[in-house]
Amino acid sequence: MSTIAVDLHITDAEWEVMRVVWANTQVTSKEVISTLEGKMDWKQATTKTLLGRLVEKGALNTEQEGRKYIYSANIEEKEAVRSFSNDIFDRICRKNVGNVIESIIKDHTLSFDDIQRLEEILEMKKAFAVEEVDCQCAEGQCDCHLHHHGE
Amino acid sequence: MSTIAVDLHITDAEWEVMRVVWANTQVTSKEVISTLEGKMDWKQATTKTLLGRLVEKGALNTEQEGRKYIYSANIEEKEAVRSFSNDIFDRICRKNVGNVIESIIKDHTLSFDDIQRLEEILEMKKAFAVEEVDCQCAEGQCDCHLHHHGE
DNA sequence: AAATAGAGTTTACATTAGTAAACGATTATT
DNA sequence: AATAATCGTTTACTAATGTAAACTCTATTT
Repeated sequence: MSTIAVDLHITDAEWEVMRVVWANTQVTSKEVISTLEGKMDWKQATTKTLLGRLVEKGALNTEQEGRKYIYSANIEEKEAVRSFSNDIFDRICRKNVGNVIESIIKDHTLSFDDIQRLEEILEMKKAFAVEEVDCQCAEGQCDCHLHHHGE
Repeated sequence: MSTIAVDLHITDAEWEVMRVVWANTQVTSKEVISTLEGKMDWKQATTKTLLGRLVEKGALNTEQEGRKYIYSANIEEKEAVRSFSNDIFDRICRKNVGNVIESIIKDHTLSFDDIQRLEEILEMKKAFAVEEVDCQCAEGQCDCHLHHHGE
């Protein structure tokens, strides 16, 4: 199963480039450059550097097309987003995952479809829900260890 | 309302320190050092540097207690988590927020209470749900612009 | 064929982050 | 009082990031 470079770290600047590639499937550096020129106010050289670094770290593939390259993503956006979003959960106590999701939901606009879909997922999650999520934090990094229930 | 330094960037290493402070409300550097010693395998100096940087960037308060300092958080964990988690959503198309939440839910263990609470939130969200979330992406960074509905 | 433009590669340079030793001022020990 | 242990501050040094100029081919235009 492709876990190809899921753990590679894509920086903010690089992510801008990745988005262009993901949105277009196949792109030339020229296209990436012009797409980002407006938004990022970068010089061409900056985009070139980023493309180079992304190829280097395996996030992008290149295919020689005549004298130039055609860039394509080597990792799926979904996977990259997932890996990135999991970083949050490494920063908090497992017990708070629910609260964070709650706060995320509150902070964003959702469509009726989104809501329905999420409701379905939650329904399914019930089959695997636990009475209490257990804290995986190191001692001293969260206070779960303090309040043992029914004590 | 306190938006005190909500946008300050707390790095991974610094976050480890923040967690200790958040979990203990009031701590001395010594406590932070010993708490992190095991988990992080840092030298004392490393923790000291981090404490210093956090004070410097306003994430921590210090209170002189005799000759030493008592550190306390100047930003709430909830706010910090929130600000950090919003970074994900700046990397994706608004239309995909629902999918990302979906994937987060799938990836984590939730308690029955969490699920119920989330269901309630979703129920409430229905009042503000939209038919279709609109894409805020820059042209060329997502393909929403391509498939206009009913066209 | 010579000159020019375009594409990728190298080099560059400042800032942030990770990690830590050295230093200076105090306080606690002997 | 002299010495050792502390605690915070300064300094240090490497790697990662952001940003970009310079350079080298190669292809296109004149």
